[in-house]
Amino acid sequence: LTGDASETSAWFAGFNCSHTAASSDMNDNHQVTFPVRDYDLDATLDCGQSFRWRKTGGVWRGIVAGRWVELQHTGGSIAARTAEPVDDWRWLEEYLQLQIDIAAVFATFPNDEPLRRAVDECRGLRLLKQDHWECLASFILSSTKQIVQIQQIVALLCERHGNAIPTPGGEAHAFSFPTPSQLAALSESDLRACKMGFRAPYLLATARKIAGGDLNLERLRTVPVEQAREQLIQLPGVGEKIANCVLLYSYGFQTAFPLDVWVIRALREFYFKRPKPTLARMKRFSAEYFGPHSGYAQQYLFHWIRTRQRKAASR
DNA sequence: CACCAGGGTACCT
DNA sequence: AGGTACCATGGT
Repeated sequence: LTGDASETSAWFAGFNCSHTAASSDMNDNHQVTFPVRDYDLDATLDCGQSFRWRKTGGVWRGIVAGRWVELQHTGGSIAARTAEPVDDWRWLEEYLQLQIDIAAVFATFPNDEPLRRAVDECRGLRLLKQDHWECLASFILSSTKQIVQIQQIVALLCERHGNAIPTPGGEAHAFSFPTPSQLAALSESDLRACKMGFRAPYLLATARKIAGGDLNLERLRTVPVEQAREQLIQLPGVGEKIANCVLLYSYGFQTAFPLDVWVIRALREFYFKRPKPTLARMKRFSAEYFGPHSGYAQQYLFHWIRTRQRKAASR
């Protein structure tokens, strides 16, 4: 289970200051501090876009670009610590999307009440820029699974079939996300043993296609979003929803708008109300209404409606 | 204990 | 084009 999100935030109030260079101790290149504004690390790491972060004692631990990373958000900065020395921190800045001007994103949103409330609930939530393969594979495992269960399946998959990663002394073992080749070499029953059920043949077939070079995930960065989506949907177990997740969370295509049960619920409740709209109608609406960063709007709506549900359940 | 979960696919009308 | 059963597992 993920930790509480009790760090209330007054720090975001105010300016629109661009990201400044990180400060790091010259004598210790295992850690760095990034000054941030309008950044909500809890919401960002616990909003269902990634599945490998765990919060313990106010500190987030995860794996980024094959490295063990610990993150702590205090005051106006995010402190990062790694197991091994790092000279260039751009991989982490890119992953966390520290350079994004979130106020400029909000400025493109339609000015309606539901979206305003969703943004107020978790202002500072960022879309990450994740590894393409990990993102794709994780969302193949996501279908009709609760986020908690996706986290468990992914953790099991990494422990059993990933590589051990260096951690600081005293920390629990960490594992990389298995590569397409690593998964391609397994059997369906190996994967079913990781509790992924009917998703196992999908993941296996897609891993084999990627490992075999049928589709180059790197190359998708360079093609238009519609074309990238079309290519992703060719993969077994990947439909429009999962393709949109990958386009949004790993490629940074911010018009990708994943329509899952929660977002469908939110759209029905706030933007349609009366006659039950068809899925096609909601697709068209979301594509034209929310603007050039509609994927961001989607993530705020998703996080807000789920947070509301969690609060209601705990009462 | 029912109900449901960040869906996709094959098959139906 | 638009609807439906089925898929496997376990959280709430």
